[in-house]
Amino acid sequence: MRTATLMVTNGEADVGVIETAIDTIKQMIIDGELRPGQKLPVEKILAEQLGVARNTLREAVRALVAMRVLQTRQGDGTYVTSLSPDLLLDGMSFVADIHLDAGAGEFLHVRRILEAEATALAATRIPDADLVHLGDLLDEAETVAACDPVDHEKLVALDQDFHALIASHCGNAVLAAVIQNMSGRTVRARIWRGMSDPEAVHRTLREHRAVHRALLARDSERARLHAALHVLGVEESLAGSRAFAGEASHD
Amino acid sequence: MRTATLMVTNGEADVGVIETAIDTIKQMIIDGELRPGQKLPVEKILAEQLGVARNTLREAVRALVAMRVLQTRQGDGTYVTSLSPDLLLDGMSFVADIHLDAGAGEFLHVRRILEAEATALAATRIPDADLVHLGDLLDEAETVAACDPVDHEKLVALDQDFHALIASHCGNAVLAAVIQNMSGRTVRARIWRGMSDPEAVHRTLREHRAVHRALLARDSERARLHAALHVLGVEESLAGSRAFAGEASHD
DNA sequence: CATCCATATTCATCGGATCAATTGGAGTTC
DNA sequence: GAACTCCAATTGATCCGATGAATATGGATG
Repeated sequence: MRTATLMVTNGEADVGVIETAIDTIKQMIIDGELRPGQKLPVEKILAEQLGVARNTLREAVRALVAMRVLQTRQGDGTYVTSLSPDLLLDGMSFVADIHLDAGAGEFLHVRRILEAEATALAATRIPDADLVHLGDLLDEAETVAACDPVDHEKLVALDQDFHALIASHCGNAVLAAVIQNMSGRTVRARIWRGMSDPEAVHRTLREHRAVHRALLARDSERARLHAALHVLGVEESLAGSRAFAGEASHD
Repeated sequence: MRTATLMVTNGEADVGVIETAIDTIKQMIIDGELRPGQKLPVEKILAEQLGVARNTLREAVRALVAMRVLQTRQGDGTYVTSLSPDLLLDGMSFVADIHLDAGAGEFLHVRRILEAEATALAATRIPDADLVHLGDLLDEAETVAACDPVDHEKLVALDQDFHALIASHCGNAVLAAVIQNMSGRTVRARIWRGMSDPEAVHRTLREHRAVHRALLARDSERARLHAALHVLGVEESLAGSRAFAGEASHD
């Protein structure tokens, strides 16, 4: 007899006023009733329209702000964001950060597939000017790596810029956004931190050079292979260091 | 002049008490201070620890609940979820739903790449029993498609089950989760709805059969090609119908 | 020992109050 | 008349307290 109360959760049944409010606003956006950049009614009015208290509406709005669907500006109002994929997908980096111990390998596998494709696409799309910029990034990275007290933070930033610049020219905003967030800052930083071995750093830089040469040659297949090989190297490096480290540390 | 006030958003500056509370809880999880399944302090206590009002904390918790990081149970408490990738990545389906007009093609491109890889991986991993189950799904789909009033809802569900079952056996939970959410329910439903042409439905079913045969043969490369071709067919079908439809409708 | 029930705990929701930031117009100055 | 200054209205941000609803817990009962 107790279980009778459970069946109210059938399908899309009432799972709370706030959840309903969130879904309503979502649906308004999907239906085109709310468009990117549009201003929402003031909290008081919108709360009345949805039949909830203002405080409750705020929690719904807050949830949508957290997932980058809405944006609030104090003293002005609440607006729908651009809803661009790179905005809405950037919550993924947190997911990647959480699983840096257990699932880092799985994330890297996905990233390898996507980055290979993106690099191949970019080979025929990236402008000459950005290819030059790409070369500058590599020059700077090699300079940093040559210094005695290696600035790992700087290397991480340059590495991120290198991959982001290529991905941004693959001609697919969704693909670029997913790649960008597939390895969060924490993951990327940890990977580089793990490369205390100077040889690993130099190998990474050589692989970057190889990708760059393939892009210069506008050779999609070469670019795809070098990009895949590069990420694969990181995967194997990570698996190797993991075997040594013994998994005990979780700083 | 006025724009000078924009620079206050430098780096990680204070962007609000709630944002700070969200990031604090996130960091506690990343640092391992909060583990999956663990119960959080009661709202009153946690609010005091973070130095915010209870109502403010609730908005932070609500945001984390929306992104499936936390789970609340009335009368019991607030818990950290399993944090499994399939949970945390399922907000992506909403992103896909929003961009079903403009960016559906880009999402499908990414899905094609990932699904090809996942199917290839599954070819050597999926158990025999699930291969049989896969065949049953196809039999049922063909039965449904043969009826005069074709039940499109049923076809959508069977299609989703087919792809989900394959993806779940690729040996990579992250890959499976991303695929699963790459095309939201709305997108998938719309694609099938667009296939009012019986020929398109039959072609889709034939492609599913081809993928199934490749899996039965445990042939990764065949499976990869058929899977990629299948999604590519959807892409081209979508591009074609879009050219005809004229983009005016947004029901 | 099993079952039922009262109570405490905890989250859900609500209404209001105060603070802070932005906006837009009234008023002033040159 | 144009530009600037300043103030008040608007609007979100944050906080407080109260009530309702769902769950767990422990005691009473058979």
